[in-house]
Amino acid sequence: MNKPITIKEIARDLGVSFSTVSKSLNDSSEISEKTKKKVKEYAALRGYTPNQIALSLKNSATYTIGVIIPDIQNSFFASVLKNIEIHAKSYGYRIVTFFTNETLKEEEESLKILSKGLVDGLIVCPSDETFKKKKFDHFNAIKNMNTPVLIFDRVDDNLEFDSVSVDDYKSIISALDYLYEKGARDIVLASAIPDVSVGKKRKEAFEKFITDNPEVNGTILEADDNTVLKSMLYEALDTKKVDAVLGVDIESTSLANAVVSMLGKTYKEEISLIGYVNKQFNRLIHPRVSYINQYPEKIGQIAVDMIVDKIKIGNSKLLNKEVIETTLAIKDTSR
Amino acid sequence: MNKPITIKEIARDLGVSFSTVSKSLNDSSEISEKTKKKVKEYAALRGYTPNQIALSLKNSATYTIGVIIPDIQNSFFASVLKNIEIHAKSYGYRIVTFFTNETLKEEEESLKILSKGLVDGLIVCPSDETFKKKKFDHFNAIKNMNTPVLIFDRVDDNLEFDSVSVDDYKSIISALDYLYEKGARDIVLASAIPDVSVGKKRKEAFEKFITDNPEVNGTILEADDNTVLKSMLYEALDTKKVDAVLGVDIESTSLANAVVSMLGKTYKEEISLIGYVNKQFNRLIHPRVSYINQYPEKIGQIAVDMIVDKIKIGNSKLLNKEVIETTLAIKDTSR
DNA sequence: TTGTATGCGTTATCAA
DNA sequence: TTGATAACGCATACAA
Repeated sequence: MNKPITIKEIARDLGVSFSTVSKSLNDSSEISEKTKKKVKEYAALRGYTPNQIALSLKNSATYTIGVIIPDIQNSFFASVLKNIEIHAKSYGYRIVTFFTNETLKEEEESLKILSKGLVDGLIVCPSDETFKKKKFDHFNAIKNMNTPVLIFDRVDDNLEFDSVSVDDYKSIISALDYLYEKGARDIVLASAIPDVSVGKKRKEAFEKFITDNPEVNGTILEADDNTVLKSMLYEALDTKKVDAVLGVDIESTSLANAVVSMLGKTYKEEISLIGYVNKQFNRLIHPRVSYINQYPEKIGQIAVDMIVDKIKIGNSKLLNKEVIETTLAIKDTSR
Repeated sequence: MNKPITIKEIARDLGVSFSTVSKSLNDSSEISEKTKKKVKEYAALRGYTPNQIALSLKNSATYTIGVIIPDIQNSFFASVLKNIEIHAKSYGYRIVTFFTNETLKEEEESLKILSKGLVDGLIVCPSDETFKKKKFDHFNAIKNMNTPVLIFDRVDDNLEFDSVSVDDYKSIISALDYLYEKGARDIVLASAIPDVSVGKKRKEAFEKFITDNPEVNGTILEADDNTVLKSMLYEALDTKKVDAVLGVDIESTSLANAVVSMLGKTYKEEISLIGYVNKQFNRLIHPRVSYINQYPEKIGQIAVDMIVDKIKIGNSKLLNKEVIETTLAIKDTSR
């Protein structure tokens, strides 16, 4: 249980100055090959490894990106996080992750802690409660610090930061166009995120489509409580004529899927289902759900690219808002 | 984009020494109330917050726990991670997470990076490949450092560290006892983790049960490739008489569930399914899968308790190996 | 070629 | 009551 060896100790043991050791280990041309060799060999022998904390202080850089996500159990966020980590690694960055569990309080705390010089940049997806309570002060507070911030997925006009998100409007219209073409006229929109920005945008797109196509009978079912949403879905699918369900998030989509299964309905014949889920989700169930691919890999990659850019170049005045094009992946659950 | 303000700058602005500022902010009794008030007010005004990196260097403590897990997309690990994070927070610790994607290489790199003074302790679940290649040198290397390490879930005799895991043997026997009692005699064990310690232990328990109960016809299907395992399951369930499937991990269980659904078989009537899945997994599907609850919350909590203990008390010679008792949760998929 | 001094932001010890 | 100085571990400009 020996404490990690430091440059000073190596210097002492070798009878040289600690700057000689430092230079040797960094392969400085100032030092003779002979000394370098001696130092390096001893350092290797003792398992020397530079203390990252000291380096961070010295360089005022932590090589760490902070990530704040609402819920790791949500497979969309899990997938984005995974890809953020992979991509950050390739840039030589680590990630420190905070989960807010969709609460404002934990989000505020996370932002506060991470703005104390622990990270070089921040990738954040705001919590449900943040939108519900329309509290964005903690974000504005961090805008005055020099830590670059990037928002992903749940972008909002109140959050004046760079961002990566998907084409909510277009994706809904594409899905509805598809369902319409296949004959669906009674369509349900299900949402477990009525307050969140993306939930609102997707709902607006749905409403627009209904207005533009009066022959379509649209129903919106939304509740952030799963039990409530599930019974709403159950009642609707049990008592009304429903040709298709469009789920704006993983929760609502999986609930719809379960309800269809509970009611013994068959996909393709009786009903269609399209949702904002992902491959990972789809691997678990049968039949596969048709889905709007949000390309979480791309979101993660672009998020890291953008934040690393900001870390290196520094903040610019202009906001950079990336929008990822989704695609519709048709599976067994949609005719 | 002002850089965060430091004690020195406050001292300069206020015309006092920086040690006075430090003491004031720490409410030292040495400083007059008047000065303290002045300093605190100005610090608050300028949004001063102590630099955590400097504190870490000063205190040789990072208040950070490193977590290394094989795959965040696996909902068991996601659940454990979530609970590690929640519990660590309550102790005032952050977590920095590395994902190995079940590879030895990324595990080695993660251990190497995290042993450079970045964390006060390490919670690790080794990768599949580590077991496959029986390479544990990188773990032994870190044993010589002063960073405490704790292994969770995939414990192994080659890994001489404290650990938290579940009662693999007992849980399998309980599940088999249950199935046996309900009349199952043709039982399939499915595993997507044949090389991993827990996979092996669960398989051994299964084999023991078969030996002890010769009237039971046991079949073991294992492959770490999902496609392969899926077709093995398909063939077995399609051509042979199978009363029950026991999945030793989430992958194999979800594959079995999908195959049953593909073959149009009905649970309770024709076949039973029990697996090492969790609530989170079960919420997504219908009908619910009977499962062996490994209590990921407990695993996360105990892991943090143990590592925080070791960080504070220091390493002891005796190994502490916690074993969590699982329970069997019977759902619609098992008669 | 090697050694000394400085600073990154803190806290703590000691001096004034 | 306040201030100066050292130390945490490192890299680097400067001195020898």
